[in-house]
Amino acid sequence: MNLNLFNTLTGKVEVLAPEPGKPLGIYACGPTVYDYGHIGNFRTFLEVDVLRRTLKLLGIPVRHVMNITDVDDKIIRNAAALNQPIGEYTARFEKAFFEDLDALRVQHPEIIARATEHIDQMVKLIQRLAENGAAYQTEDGSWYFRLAAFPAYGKLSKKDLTGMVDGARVDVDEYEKDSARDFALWKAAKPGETSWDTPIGRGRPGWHIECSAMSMEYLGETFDLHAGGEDLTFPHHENEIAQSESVTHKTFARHWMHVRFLLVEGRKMSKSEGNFYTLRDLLIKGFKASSIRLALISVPYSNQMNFTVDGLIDATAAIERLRTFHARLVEAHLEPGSTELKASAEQAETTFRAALANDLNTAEARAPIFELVRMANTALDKNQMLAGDRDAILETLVFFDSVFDVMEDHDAEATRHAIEWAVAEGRSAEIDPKLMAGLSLSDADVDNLIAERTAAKKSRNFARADQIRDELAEKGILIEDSKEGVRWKRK
RNA sequence: GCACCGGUGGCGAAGUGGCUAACGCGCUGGUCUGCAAAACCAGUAUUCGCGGGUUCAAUUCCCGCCCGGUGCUCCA
Repeated sequence: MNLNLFNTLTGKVEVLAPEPGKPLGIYACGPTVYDYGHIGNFRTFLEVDVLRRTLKLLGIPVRHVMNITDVDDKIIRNAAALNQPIGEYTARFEKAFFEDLDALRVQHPEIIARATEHIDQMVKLIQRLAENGAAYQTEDGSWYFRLAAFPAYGKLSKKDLTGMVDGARVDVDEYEKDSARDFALWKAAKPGETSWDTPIGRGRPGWHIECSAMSMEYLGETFDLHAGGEDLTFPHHENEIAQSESVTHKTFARHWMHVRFLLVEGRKMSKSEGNFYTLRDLLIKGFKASSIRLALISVPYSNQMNFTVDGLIDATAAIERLRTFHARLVEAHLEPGSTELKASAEQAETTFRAALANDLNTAEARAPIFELVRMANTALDKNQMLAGDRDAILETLVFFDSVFDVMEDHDAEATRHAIEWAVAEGRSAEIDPKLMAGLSLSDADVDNLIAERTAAKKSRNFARADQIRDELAEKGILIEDSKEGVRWKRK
């Protein structure tokens, strides 16, 4: 099955397919590692994760490159304030970034490319641009891209620059540029700032050049897909196209995918609005990593989504439904054979795949899975499910989870890491007290208490049994009695 | 100001020129249960921001208005 994906460049939904015999090349803009990632950042990485998992589901091999921007103005400023080398400063946030990705079960790209490790490639690109007359050096030693050298500028963001007049917003720092809209390729070293000694002078790279240099390094001069947040369309991606195509005279990326922004509680996320969340903020407040993952990916990437605490609670309930069902299904004692439920499971899988193949419509993809859960629960209630049905349903769930990845419970681990981090950072006061109470009880402790409750129930000592259940509930542990025995879960 | 995107039940959110407008959460009633939980059943939008238009037929296409969001140089 083909993946149909909206292409920002053409404004149409088009088939995304690799060249015969080659993996599909993806370059996705990664983080600037100057702070902890917020949920807006992670929405983008999560949606790209949905993309790569869907490609795999459809049998399309992937070569996915992500950059790490580990040198820029903010990094230099913040590292200087702490009196640290920038490498030491960025290492901390890069590590945190990958811990967060792991908590959210975002698969790692095949290739991680750090800007500071590709200075040579960037310098060579700037040299080639200079040879073409598309780059020029100013008196202070900085290099700029000459927009006038690239008439197609604006084709991605659909901007017509002919009506834009120079001079309106000239940065005082950049008075030497030929045109106010020319952008920096290379920034001349300022005293005390991190810099590299290169054939084009001492300095550091501008922001856009790293993505051109590193995508070409790992994916070639033309590649299949470039992805990122919608804010990057202009100027970042537009500038990448200008730089790259001015050198190669070939199409840079054939397909462009942009993830829409999210709102938080109906408003733009911002620190001043008080609705700015890092992943870690949410984890230590007691929200589960899986809930955050499901909430963020359940709205298709192409739609603006409203991230809310209520939405997180909803996602938690939805995941509980799936996990409870899965446990019930696995435990059930079934006779051999199969019923029409088997065909329903196969149909659900087909619908699931088709929805994802249709521009990654995750909302539509979820629906047949939940419908299947309801049908299967009904059959289990009526004792009408057979072993062959179960096999088919489990298979469908495997495909579902190969993209959604919320069935298995890894949440306690992610939460524990976040708590350890908060303690180490001196932010213990922000940790939800119930979370701490729950963690004080080990799985073995819970099992022991449940055994005691079962014994109490057997001797019809319901008062004691209910007391144990209430005690556990206070620590966020819920008990479910079933035919197959007692199940429990951490809320 | 200019450009683009969106407004669907209590909430979130798909979708379609014409079958009962998915799915999740919530709520109400019932079944089951020692009581719960889980699960199931039934109910929960005669209607898709407002006003026009096109059409045999519009929530779906067109126009206007109102509201929300985003972009307009380094923010995913």
